[in-house]
Amino acid sequence: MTEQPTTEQRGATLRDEDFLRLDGQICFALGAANRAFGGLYRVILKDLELTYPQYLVMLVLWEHGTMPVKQLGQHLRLDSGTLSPLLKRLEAAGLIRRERSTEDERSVHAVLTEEGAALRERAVEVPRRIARATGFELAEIRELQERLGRLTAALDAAVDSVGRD
Amino acid sequence: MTEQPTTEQRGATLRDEDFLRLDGQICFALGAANRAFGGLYRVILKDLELTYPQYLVMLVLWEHGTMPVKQLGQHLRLDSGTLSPLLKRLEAAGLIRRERSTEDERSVHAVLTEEGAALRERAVEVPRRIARATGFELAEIRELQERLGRLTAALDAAVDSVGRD
DNA sequence: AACGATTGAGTTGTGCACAACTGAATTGTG
DNA sequence: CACAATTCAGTTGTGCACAACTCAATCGTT
Repeated sequence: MTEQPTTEQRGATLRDEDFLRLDGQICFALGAANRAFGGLYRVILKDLELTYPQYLVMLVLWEHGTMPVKQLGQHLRLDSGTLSPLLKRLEAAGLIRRERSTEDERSVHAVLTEEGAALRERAVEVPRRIARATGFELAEIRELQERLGRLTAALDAAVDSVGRD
Repeated sequence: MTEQPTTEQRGATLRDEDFLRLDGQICFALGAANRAFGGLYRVILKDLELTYPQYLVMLVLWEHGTMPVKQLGQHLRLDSGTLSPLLKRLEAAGLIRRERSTEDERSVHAVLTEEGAALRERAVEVPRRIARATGFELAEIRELQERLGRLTAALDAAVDSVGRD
């Protein structure tokens, strides 16, 4: 990996061919890591009968308690098109209830049931197993998070400013 | 939940509550970054009428040429259940042909059509736009790739050795 | 109070990801 | 050679992600 850091010195604008190869890799690497996580979660969450996205929803509810769908979506970066059916499945599984808000009837709150709250006990070991599986030190995980956060922000900003280029 | 979850520090072992918060984050961050990429690609690839996964397939074919589905899947970390319909759509779009191999009739080769090969010219600018959007230096991207690669490998290994824990 | 604009949840349709499966071709072993 | 095991592509079914839309509730402005 140790190479000339600044690329466009010398003969150095990468050729398009190189770019087309290179390019695949960061999004590739990201997608691959993401799916590898998915695979591991699938295995680990099998006992709890949760999918990975469902688990993420439960995490948010365990941490913050009752919450409208909208806000859940903000935490999770998901929209109602994804959340609505997912929450229905969680409801069907008896882990949450969906209650239309009385003070704003457009809004629906996701509320943990007894059973949903209880599931937390069994989920407690999940993160540790995952963390162990990564083989990463906490500091390294944090750093990775930080970079991914910056990356996400940059990409989002880029999406917004599509036109000019 | 009766306590204030003061963060790590001191007693090196994090408590379960903290873990349950933390945990969300690395996979979260990864998923969010991945979807942010998806969003940007969606915008940038609109002209080419390719989805992001379709674009990745085309990248591999542009780089390596004709290739059986199996091998494509190895490059992309995807199985036939995902690739078969995707390749059909690429075929319907006239970008590839699928040709059953003569020397091994189980195998199907994805072959670029004239049109598919030509699309490369128009795709050439894509990686540069993406790279620019990340706002990352090349070196940083490389480092991120390296870590994600290690992460993926560790997670895959963990999936294989599920039982003991 | 009236009413157009906005907001929130949900629906529909498309595409990806993957498990579990089918069926045909090939390979390995006796 | 025979035939069981394996390999490969494809299908089916489930669930996620998102665009584009609907519909009702709410808000802002006049």
